Amino acid sequence: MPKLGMEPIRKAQLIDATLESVERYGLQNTTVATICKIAGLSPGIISHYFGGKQQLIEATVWYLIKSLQTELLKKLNEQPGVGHKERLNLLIDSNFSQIQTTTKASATWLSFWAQACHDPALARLQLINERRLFSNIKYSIKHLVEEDVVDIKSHTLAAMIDGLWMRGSLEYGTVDLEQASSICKHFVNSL
Amino acid sequence: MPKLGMEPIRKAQLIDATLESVERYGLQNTTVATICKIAGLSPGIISHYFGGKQQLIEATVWYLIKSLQTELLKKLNEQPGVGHKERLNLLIDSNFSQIQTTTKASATWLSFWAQACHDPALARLQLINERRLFSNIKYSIKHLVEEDVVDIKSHTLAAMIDGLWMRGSLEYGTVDLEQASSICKHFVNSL
Amino acid sequence: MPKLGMEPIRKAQLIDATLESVERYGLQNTTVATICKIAGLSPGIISHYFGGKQQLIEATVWYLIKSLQTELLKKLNEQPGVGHKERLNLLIDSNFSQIQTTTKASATWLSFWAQACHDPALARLQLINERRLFSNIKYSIKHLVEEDVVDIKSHTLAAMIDGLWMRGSLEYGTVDLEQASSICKHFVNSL
Amino acid sequence: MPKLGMEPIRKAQLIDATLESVERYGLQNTTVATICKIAGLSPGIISHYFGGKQQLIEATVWYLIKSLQTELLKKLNEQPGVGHKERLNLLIDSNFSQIQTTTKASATWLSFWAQACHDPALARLQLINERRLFSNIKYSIKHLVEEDVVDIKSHTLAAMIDGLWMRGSLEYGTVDLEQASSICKHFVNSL
DNA sequence: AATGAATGAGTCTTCATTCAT
DNA sequence: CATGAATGAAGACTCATTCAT
Repeated sequence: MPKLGMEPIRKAQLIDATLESVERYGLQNTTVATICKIAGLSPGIISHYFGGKQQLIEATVWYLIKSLQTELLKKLNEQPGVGHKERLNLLIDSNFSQIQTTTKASATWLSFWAQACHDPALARLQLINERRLFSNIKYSIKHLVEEDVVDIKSHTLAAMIDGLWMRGSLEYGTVDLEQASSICKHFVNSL
Repeated sequence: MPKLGMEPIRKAQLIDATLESVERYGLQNTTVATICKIAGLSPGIISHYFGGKQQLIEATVWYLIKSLQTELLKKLNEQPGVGHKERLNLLIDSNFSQIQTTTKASATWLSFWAQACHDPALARLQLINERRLFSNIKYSIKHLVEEDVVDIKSHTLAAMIDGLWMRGSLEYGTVDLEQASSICKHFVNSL
Repeated sequence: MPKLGMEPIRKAQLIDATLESVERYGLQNTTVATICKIAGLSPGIISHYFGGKQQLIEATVWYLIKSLQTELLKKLNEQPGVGHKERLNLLIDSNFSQIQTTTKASATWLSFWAQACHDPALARLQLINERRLFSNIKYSIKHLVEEDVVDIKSHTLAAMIDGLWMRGSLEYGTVDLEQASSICKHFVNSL
Repeated sequence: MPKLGMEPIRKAQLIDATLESVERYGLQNTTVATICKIAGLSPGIISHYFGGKQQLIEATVWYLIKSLQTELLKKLNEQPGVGHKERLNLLIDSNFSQIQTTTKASATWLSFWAQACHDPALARLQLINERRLFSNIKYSIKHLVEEDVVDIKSHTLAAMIDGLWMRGSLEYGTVDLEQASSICKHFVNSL
């Protein structure tokens, strides 16, 4: 009998390699060949485990979204009973620390986002994530501001996070990650 | 006998067709063929006038940036002697009205931005634009807030504009253009 | 501890699965994967028992030819001492009933035949079968017609059988199986 | 301006090369590469002129069917006012001489036919041809035999032609082309 | 000036086969 | 005996670019 249970291992390997490739070359220049070379596997394996390149891309985005979510939950669980202002700060850290762990994650994310505008499957995933961020923010903002500006303040913070992340994707940009984080926290503080 | 002065006409035609194609199909799916079909010209013409597809893309981004700039200047000139708060509102309108004139302009812009992360020539153009937006904002913010928070408030507004634009690129997203504009103006007002 | 005597069982399983697959998808679209899925076995098994896909195909054709032969002999043995005209009718029935038992057997046969034109091993098998049919026909025709037209009448009948079978392979064709059989019998009767 | 009007020339070239390739290697082993190598053109050209390999195959079959038709009409026109028995002989000659002009045309034809069983577009073409042959035969047979056996005799002749052609596709088969022709004519004579 | 015919490198995908277990 | 993980060569197709006209 051959080695059993390789599927989850290979899938994880391929998703990692995809992230690596998109980071290095961009989604546009990421090919089955670049992914497989990084993974140290043969080109056929992608069709074998994911059915095709496109599905691998989608699985990778889904993995990214789940990671973001997981990281946030972990941070929140570490500090139970935290206040709402502090909770927002954790949320902000969670969003920007992701960038630090994975270099150029913002560029990767942006690649996927741009593609999503013309790819329903990806768009669906991005929307799920966008809504999750918004409701997470709103949940805490409710306790910090007047009811009539809850939505507007929530949108403001969500937009700031996305905007700063996007701006961070350009090397030599005017904002770095720590700045991004502190700009957002400044806003939270001013509420 | 060659027609004289065709160059600017053809170049404009091709840039328009490029914008149209990126809007319709995304940058990824925009090919020399799609551009030329829209322009009603033959594929050879791109190399002839721009040297290649890549340079046409860059010229298109440059055109977009100049348009944005031009539109802002026009708006400002129409209302000379405007106050700084009002000047920021004009700047916001200018940014979001661009979206209205060209449907899916945000998706187009996002396509170019994502590409820029892996393309130095485009990155340079994006940086120019990013810095111009920032200094434009800062110029007015200076007169509205304490000196020690000028930078942070400027970054906040710049990030909001970009973030809302990006979020607008996803169809069925949680924000529409008018909302985006009013969210930014709300922020300006709160300064 | 290996199970003994699996070889004939597995070989039969795989030949059956091959016939099934060629029927369903055509020889062109029959892959090791389709065969093994139908057989409920793993892809490695084909190389193990037959040495490769090609040899399995050949074994399958050989099985088909033997079946045809077997069926004819069975029919003849059931009615010993039958006259030559009746014997030809049995031969005709034998050929066309094969089609009835296995739907699309004609398409399967045709697939193999077409392949045979460019595959010596298959061609050899087809020739054996072609000659067997011809001599079977001739054996009886001898007793029914003048000596100088034995060959020509034999060829005529053989060609008719093949031609009708081939035409039957196209769905919505102009002849069905019962017609085919009666057309041949009409010819035998006219001798 | 480039050379204009290349389309019909290239299309004919590619159809010829396809016939050549199917003759040499069989339909199964005919690839874009084999066709283009024979045609002396590059692989991209097939998509350019036919949209894809499959459509080239279909165009080739259609060309074959039209050729068969054209050849028959030419033969008939050369001998206007010919009797019905003689007309059938011309039809037989037309069918079998095709084999002579194009070597191994029978194998080519058989390849296409086998494929047709699993390809609706090809099946449609084959049916058109099958019906045309049948009605051509019937048109003359009507004048040679009793009304109640017109159909059966027509089917017989049509099946004979196809069957002999198919048998001719196997090298070293038991029938050659002249024999095939004379076997059919013998049948016509016996009516 | 402009065409569009043609190229051919590059992409994704398929699939018969191998081999450690 | 049998598995199924993995391979990698070969397939069809795409597309930016070139060039004769």
